[in-house]
Amino acid sequence: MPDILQDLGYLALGSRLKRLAERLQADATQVFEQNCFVTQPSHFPLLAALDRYGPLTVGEAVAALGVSQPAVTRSLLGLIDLGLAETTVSETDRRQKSISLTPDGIAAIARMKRDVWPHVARAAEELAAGPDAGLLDQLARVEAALDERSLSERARDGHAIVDYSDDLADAFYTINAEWITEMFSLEPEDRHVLSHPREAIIDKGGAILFVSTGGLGIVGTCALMPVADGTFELTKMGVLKTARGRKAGEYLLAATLDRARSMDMETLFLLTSRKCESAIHLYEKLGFRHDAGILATFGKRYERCNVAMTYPLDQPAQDIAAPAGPIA
Amino acid sequence: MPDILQDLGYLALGSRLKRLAERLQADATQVFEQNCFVTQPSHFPLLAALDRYGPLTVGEAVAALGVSQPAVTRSLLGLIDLGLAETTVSETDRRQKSISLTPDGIAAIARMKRDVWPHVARAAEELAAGPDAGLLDQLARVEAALDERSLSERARDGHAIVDYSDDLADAFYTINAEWITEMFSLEPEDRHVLSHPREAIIDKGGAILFVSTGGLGIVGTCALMPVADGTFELTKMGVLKTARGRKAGEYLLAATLDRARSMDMETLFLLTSRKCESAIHLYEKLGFRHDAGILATFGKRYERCNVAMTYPLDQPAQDIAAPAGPIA
DNA sequence: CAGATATACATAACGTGTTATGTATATCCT
DNA sequence: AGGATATACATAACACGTTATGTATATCTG
Repeated sequence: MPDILQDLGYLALGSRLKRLAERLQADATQVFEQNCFVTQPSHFPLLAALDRYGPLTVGEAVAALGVSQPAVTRSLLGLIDLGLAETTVSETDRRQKSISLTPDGIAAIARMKRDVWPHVARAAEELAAGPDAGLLDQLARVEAALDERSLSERARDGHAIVDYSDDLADAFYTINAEWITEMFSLEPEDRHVLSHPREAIIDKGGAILFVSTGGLGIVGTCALMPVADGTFELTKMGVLKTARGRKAGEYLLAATLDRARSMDMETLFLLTSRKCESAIHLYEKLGFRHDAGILATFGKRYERCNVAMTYPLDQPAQDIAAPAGPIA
Repeated sequence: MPDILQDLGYLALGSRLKRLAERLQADATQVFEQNCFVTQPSHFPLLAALDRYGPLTVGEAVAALGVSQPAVTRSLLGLIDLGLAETTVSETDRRQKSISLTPDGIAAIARMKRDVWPHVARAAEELAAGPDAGLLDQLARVEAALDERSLSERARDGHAIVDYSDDLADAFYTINAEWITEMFSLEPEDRHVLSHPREAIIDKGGAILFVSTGGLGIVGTCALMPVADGTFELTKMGVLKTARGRKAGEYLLAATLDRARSMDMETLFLLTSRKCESAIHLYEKLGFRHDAGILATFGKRYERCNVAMTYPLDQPAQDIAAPAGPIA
């Protein structure tokens, strides 16, 4: 049985971190027990903070530990129960409590520092210190990034790529019908492909990508349709009018080209019309080149078509914000 | 207020991972809530596993999720409560239950995959994908290492370095008195340094390291004592007889040399006696060179001394198992 | 084939995080 | 000065992981 958290990749990052943390903490607890220490794992950060920073108020401990105030209060009660810490009401502010170590607490820490901590630290470093950067550096980076902008904020704005599934067939039709009917009209070829995306594209080895924009949902789509051996047409690319101006199209096209490069194709072309100025500009920006030969060979596929372009698959991608891998 | 978990480094790896995991999960939950999903974060792995792997028995789900069986049972009850999953008793084995998604569950997953997952995955990747290796690769490495040998096993065997603190003064005396009295006898210089390690070494800018061996505790020590401007003597190195044969001395000496290299000194020498064959062999192995000039200059410090060596501080360390950083 | 053992899942109890809220004390403002 | 507001910590309730144990069903064995 495979591991779902590993399979889900970054999507399950939180759950995966938690699972690993539980495992490490359980193991560390065992080490402490082997050395006859009665503390529970949750006591340990507060104890260490008191040792390192001296007496702290509850509020200061909250800041030092980076957990909620009730969590600190509970740790504190545990330590008091064990006789390792004590509190005194502050003289200047009778709401505050100053937490300090008892002689027993000081002795216990000294023993831990001598007999247990070094071995745990060494074992953890052995586990986690990588050849390039250690896990600790990575964690610090993630924490700093999270301080800057939370995961939910990051999820809210920006674009993400979604792969084709049958419940997106309607969106595929709607998004394309919008711009085609506005600028041209639906040709028989259009109707067939838009109405049967799985048969016309997916089942033949092609791909359909969608772009979802934070808060708006699916706003654009783009297909890679096989038309001959090793030859694909980039087609049916559209972004809803309501979502224009957010660079969704650029993000989508970059992701589609990424996909194309991974798909073992020899030729990738597209057909469009001189009327679609902004689209042509985007194609050029991401690396497409005008190609008269393609126009002669494949141009008859659509009446509206009078421009053809090819993409140089062997060249590296343009430097566009690289989209994250889509969810399968 | 500084962050204790960051300060403790690898020692607090578990707690730090847990804190980060809580933060990410809380944030992810918020994203789900914004998109009107009622699921709690713990439901998500089971839901994803059912979507990806099809109907599962409880046991299979335990394997796929990598958590305990009661945790799966609770997730399952939650999903059933929400009407997203259902169970059927297996035909062939009436102890087993097969968990499958209800139509509601299938629809909910489809919506999540379309509207939420891609954005969460993208945001998490943005947070955690590093320039060199992503956090995910690191986690996979740590998980694999943990599968091989648990943290507690790793902590149990092997050596760790402990820095000087006053409650180790006794150990400093005992460990050195053991070998000195056995092979020679305590000279006045010995008695002074061993009895006043802080005054004679630490306060003058020197360092004393101890090596703790899994299960045995502190078994060895080694000092870096300033004797002139920029000149240090590596001295008072000993390992208890009871701990010989475990390479504790080699580990300790390597760590001491690591420390020396970080201490901004120009000359590091040691004095010993031809009687100490195995020690001399170790010194040579880790890079010390015999030095007659030093013997002439500093040799009179001890009666027993008839060998002097210097360490080439500008050369890279010998390839000895690098010790983890000691706990301050 | 009946009783012992093993297996699959449920339940109980508990540790440790969270958010929401209560209570006593400080501080601010008219 | 006195009432409103803010602050420091305590408490309650709950989420979600754990281990230990209970219960029904399979399977093994003499």
